[in-house]
Amino acid sequence: MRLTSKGRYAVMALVDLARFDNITPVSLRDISLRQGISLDFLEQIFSKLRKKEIVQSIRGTQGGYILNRKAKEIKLTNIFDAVDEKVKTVQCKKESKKGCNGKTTKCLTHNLWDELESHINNFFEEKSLEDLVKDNAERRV
Amino acid sequence: MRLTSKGRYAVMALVDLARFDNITPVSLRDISLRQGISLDFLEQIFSKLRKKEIVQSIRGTQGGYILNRKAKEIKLTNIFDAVDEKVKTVQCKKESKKGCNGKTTKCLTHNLWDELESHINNFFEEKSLEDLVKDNAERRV
DNA sequence: GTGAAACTTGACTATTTTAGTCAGGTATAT
DNA sequence: ATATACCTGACTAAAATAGTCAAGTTTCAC
Ligand code: FES
Ligand code: FES
Repeated sequence: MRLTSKGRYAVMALVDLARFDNITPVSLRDISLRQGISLDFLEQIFSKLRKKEIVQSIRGTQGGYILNRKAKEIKLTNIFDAVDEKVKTVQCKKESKKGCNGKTTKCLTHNLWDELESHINNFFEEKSLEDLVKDNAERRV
Repeated sequence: MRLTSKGRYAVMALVDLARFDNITPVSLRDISLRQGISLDFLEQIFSKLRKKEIVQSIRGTQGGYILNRKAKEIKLTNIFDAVDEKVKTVQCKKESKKGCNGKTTKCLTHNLWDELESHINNFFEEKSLEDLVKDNAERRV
């Protein structure tokens, strides 16, 4: 059970971005240098974040990205959703009434994994980008 | 963020096993047939469970496996640990003071992932095999 | 208006992980 | 004896991951 780099980097980059005034755009090159993330990879990630209206892009020289909503209103769950980092614990299709391994009924553990999934998603729904920035500022003192 | 089959099957097989009297051994072939899991794969999994003393093996005809401890005393965390299904959220090495991406300090999100890891592990520490068997019996009524 | 900075898009690929398979054992109840 | 069932380690196909690469377009600064 691992977290992928895409989700990890998306959050890392957004925390970096959220530390600024949210008026002057921040370039991906800067984030790339500061956080040690490949620029090309960041571009992939921000393309998705923009499509889900989490960030706004400003083109041209001196361009970059700014947040499209208040940091308080961006939850971890929104970020993860945007970059297709999803929690997947069950093997079967959720909607289907069939179980895993081609069974006609849900397996012995289906309910357990479902519970686990909710447990994890709760965590993601509670945390906002603002929380993360604050946590970080405090730790620095 | 996905759960692997190894962990999923380990729990599934143990729930199956725990439903019996714990005196007569249950063969992997039976579990394989009932749960639709490859026999060879199950053998791999049970080898690890045996090494961690979660199950006991009985060889020969009419042989099989029984639990080595009470179902109440087997937590999900023990099972996952036995089959090397581990929750890995951070990218860096935990003990090291260095961060991910070769940084000399922990990254902006390190603490967040650490928190997430604890959150998930809590879930695993609370649930016992007995809970799972009970849950299942109830649902069947 | 021209160059450079920075966003935009989509295809491509090496590496790693997963989810098993396969081939050979050994022990024991009947 | 022999069939059943555990035991072990090596091997592999397929999928997912973590990027790279190439070819743009837009806009600011000068
Ligand atoms: S996980 Fe849903 S049926 Fe097995
Ligand atoms: S996750 Fe530990 S330093 Fe980034």
